[in-house]
Amino acid sequence: MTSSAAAKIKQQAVPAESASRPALLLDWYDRHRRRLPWRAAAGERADPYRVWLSEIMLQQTGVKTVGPYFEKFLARWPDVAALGRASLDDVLRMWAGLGYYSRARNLHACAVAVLRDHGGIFPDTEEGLRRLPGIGPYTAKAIAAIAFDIRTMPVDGNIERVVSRLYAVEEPLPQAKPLIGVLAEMLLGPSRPGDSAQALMDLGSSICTPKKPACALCPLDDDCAARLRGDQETFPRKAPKKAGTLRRGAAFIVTRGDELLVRTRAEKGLLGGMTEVPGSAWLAEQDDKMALKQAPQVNGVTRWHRKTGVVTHVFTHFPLELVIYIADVAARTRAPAGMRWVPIATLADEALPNVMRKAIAHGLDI
DNA sequence: AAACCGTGGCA
DNA sequence: TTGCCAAGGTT
Repeated sequence: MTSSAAAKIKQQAVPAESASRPALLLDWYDRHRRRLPWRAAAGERADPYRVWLSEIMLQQTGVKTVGPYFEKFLARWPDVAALGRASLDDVLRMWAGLGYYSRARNLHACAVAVLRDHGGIFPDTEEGLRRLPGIGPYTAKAIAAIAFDIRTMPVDGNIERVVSRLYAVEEPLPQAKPLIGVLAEMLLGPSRPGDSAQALMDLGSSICTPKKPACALCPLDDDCAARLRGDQETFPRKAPKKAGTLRRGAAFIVTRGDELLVRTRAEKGLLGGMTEVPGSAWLAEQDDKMALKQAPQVNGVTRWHRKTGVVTHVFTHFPLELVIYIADVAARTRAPAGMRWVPIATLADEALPNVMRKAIAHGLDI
């Protein structure tokens, strides 16, 4: 641990009964653990492939949202070798709608690496896992603890909240991460590190919730510094984040009979590698006239019909307003360079991010 | 190291 | 309705 973290621990109120916390936590987990598709039955070792797949999908994404995607992936690619042999395009199509698309690229790259460099077997150490694409400090610890029973404590958003309340951590996030990491490790007992981590996650998800925590049901209720002070809901402390600026743009819905004109976005950056309809840049300080000037040159299109209304979408760091223009062209019209026609009937199978699904739905009145 | 990177649920 | 939040990683 760092010396600064050690110094901060001395400032924390650590209740005398803290030695029993790991046992209280595991007892509670044995009675109240959630049943999740990627989670092994009590007492059984989890499948590293399922643990890894679920951890990647769960990065900044809720359990409820992940469920169907996890089942779809598992049915199509039952092990890491199968996923490593899949095409990136197939993986992106299956991932469409889940967001943070660099995760899908890294997922595929990781499966390829495990297949090629590790014979299809996941490394069984935190350090080995950490070297794989898409696996950062948190995920390496989570897989190590849950799949390989290694004594380490991953700290996700749930655990940050639980621990910051348990010890009434006054330092705001993200500065408090090292301190919270050290305090979280103190909740590991002599055995079952993976269950200890999952116990804290379940506790944070079902009892120690962001608002109106159900402290009366918490196994650590009379051992929680924030609860003793009565201000548990004010933890964790957080630095306020600045709001993103509204950006505007135009999307162009070009049909050729029952087909739609699309293209593929650049590999990196926002919605990297995903399919989109042609559109203007997305900029603050851009009006409809400027956006319309960026319409693609399509043979036979002399004027655009503007759909009434706007499509709105909120990304992590900015909101977006899209104006929609439509045009229809004759059969056999060539797609402009870098673009292609796809049947509207098969759009569901395309790697279309949700913002594009919204734009297309608005343009096509569907 | 701060910014970038999606989306849906929920109060 | 608006803002917060979710099993973070990469650059």
